[in-house]
Amino acid sequence: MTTGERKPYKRVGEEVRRETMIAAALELIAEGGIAAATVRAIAQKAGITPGLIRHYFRSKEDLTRAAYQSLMERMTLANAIVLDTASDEPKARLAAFVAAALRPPVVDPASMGLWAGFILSVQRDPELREVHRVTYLGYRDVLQGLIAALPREADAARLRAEAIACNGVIDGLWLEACALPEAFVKDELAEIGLRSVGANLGVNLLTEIEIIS
Amino acid sequence: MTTGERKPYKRVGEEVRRETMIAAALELIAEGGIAAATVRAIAQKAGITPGLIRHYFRSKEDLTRAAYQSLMERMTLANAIVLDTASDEPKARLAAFVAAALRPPVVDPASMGLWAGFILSVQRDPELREVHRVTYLGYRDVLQGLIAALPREADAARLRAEAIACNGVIDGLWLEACALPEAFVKDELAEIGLRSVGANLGVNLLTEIEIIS
DNA sequence: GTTGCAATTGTGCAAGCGTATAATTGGATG
DNA sequence: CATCCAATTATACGCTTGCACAATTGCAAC
Repeated sequence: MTTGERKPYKRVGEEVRRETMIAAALELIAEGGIAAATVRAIAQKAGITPGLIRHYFRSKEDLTRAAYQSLMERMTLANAIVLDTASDEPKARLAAFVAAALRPPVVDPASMGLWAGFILSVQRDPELREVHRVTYLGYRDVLQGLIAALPREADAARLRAEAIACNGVIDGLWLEACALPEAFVKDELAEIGLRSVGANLGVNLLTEIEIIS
Repeated sequence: MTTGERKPYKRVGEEVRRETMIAAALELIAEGGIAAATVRAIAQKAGITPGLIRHYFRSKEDLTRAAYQSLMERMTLANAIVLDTASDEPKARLAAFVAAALRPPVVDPASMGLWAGFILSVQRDPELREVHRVTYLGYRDVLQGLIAALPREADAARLRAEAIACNGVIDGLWLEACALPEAFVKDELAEIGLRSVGANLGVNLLTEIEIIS
């Protein structure tokens, strides 16, 4: 009571501050949805005071959008890295891409929490919806490129259908692994995913699995 | 102002009242997540006053749980009906089951909204988690039964892996159809799903499609 | 019909929300 | 080392939330 002291602070670059807030918001959303990411909770987790958030973001919705965009960019980047570090052999590249999506850290209850937390806002907000569309179709295009590189013959229509199907397999298995991790043994889903994608395309990807793990 | 009249009302059976509230809650959750399903909003949509909700449910969490259970029961029932009205031929039954999951009314932004709205609570609340587990595994078991009925030879381990894979295909395509309906032409995803499930199992389900549509 | 009681409505409260805005202070600049 | 301004903290407001509890009323039983 005697000491009505103000909180001491240090000035930090704008970029760093914004990313600190975004990171805090994403953690909270992953845990409890957008509702849990209150301005006060974000500020506490980021080690700042609520007022500062308003200084960097016009509104909470503004912060939410920035967080979603940041998340999508990070995901796209992670996929690019997987492919950069993969070999040149088409089958091996596809196998690495599929397996990476079905193992930690991509498979993780927190990442599903983020997905679920955002998807409602994505449906309602046209701006977020566009980000979602571009990211989703971009991911599918990369997958389609990997499929097209396989030593087979396939026309465009078939490639599109195959990419959609394989993307569905990946998404579905990812979802189930995140939602009920204890229902599967380690690497079971990655193996099932490789077999299923292989069955869709008429190739055997399981021979590539040793390379990955 | 002069007339400070009370809202007139009629007494209704407990069962009906509870289901009215649950239906209202589900509609709101589908649109805007659990956060949008406030006690006041639920009461308004159900045509009652907020106080009555407390009379039938100890807390909002209690209502949320009841709503989730009701939703899962309805889904399970809908699947049973699809199979009841299908033919006896194993391939046709499987095809009907897959196609039903990839068309309206199962494919619908609102149903994905419900899913996303609940999944966070499901992860956090052990009671809801158990409901989820039982429902999910039950669905997969039905699917595995349909696969086992096909005229093929398959051991238990292979059946399990195939059921997981096919369930993944269905869930993943369902998700994509709900999230970006405009990215696909009508029935495209049902066709892709049938082809993909068929490829996983080594059978051709597309010959069954005329029966369904 | 009158009575009785559970079903229903109405009111109020403490807590938390997003946001606006005033008051401070860190640190670069000269 | 004094100046100055943006970065940061602090305070306050109006609104909504879940919940508790008191006041009414429909309706079945007698």
